[in-house]
Amino acid sequence: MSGHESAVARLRSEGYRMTPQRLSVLDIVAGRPGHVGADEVWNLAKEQHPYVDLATIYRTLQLLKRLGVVTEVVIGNKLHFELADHHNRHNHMVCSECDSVQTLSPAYLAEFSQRLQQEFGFTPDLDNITIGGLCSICQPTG
Amino acid sequence: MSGHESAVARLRSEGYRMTPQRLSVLDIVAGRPGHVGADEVWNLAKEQHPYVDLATIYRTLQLLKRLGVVTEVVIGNKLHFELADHHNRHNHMVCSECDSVQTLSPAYLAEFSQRLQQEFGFTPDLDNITIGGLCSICQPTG
DNA sequence: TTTGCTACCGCAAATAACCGCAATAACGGT
DNA sequence: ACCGTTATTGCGGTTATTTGCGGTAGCAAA
Repeated sequence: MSGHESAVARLRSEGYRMTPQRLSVLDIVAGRPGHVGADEVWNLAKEQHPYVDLATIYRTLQLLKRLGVVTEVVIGNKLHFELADHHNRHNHMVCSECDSVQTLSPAYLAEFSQRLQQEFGFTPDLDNITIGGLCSICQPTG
Repeated sequence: MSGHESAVARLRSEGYRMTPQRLSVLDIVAGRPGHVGADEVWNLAKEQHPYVDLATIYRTLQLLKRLGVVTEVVIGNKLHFELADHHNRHNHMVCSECDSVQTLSPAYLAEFSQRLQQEFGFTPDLDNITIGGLCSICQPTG
């Protein structure tokens, strides 16, 4: 609903332009509490701009991700996106069996991340890390 | 070149069958030091079995993954596979800028994994975890 | 206001991964 | 060696995502 100014400024400062399509995508992702699938963004965007192409949606989402405006969550074999809230960062644990999603405090990743940085000079993209595995319900019996 | 016996036995014991196509895929993945892309496996497999379908390659790789015979590495937006060496487990760090790959001892993930298990009952799929980020060379300047 | 540069868009086609189904072929039992 | 069961294959889609291209339009300088 608000706070798009910084995103617009971010685009401008890097030579990108704020277009109606991009604003629409930004509004849609920002206007949802959780994460949205690319197809869902497309359907909603078409209500405002009937001719937007799905490719534009994908390109915009990738751009916003690169700029740190949104983060990407891999669920099953689909990409979902949510507004990057730097005051409330979190990661996701996705169950490969039932596709359920739990959020995870980045504190769990902090130490791990620091070691990679120190020992390998490798900077993990913490904001976009999704942990796959089995949730407590889907644990193998036995 | 060798050591397929255990994989074959593994298949048999679970009611699967060993077919020429599957043996071919196994040979190809086993015969490489590093990881192979699905398309690469396909091209090599066609040399032995000109009519193998790509879908068969994918199904076989998924099967071998499920059986713990191979592990999957996500590089860029492609899947790669390598023989699972249980005496030399490792994870991967993939640079999102240059797609370079470094291996990582699972020891780095052990403590993290245990915490997720204990506190959330979530079992991360460690064998298939790939860490994205920026390698030491591709760090942003400044 | 015109002009030039180039980011951006829509469209179509490519790519990567996967699925359903009818035909085929493994493999255990005879 | 033959049979029957059924796992597996090849084929022809389908889905999710990305890319190439030709035209359009935003923006800055003249």
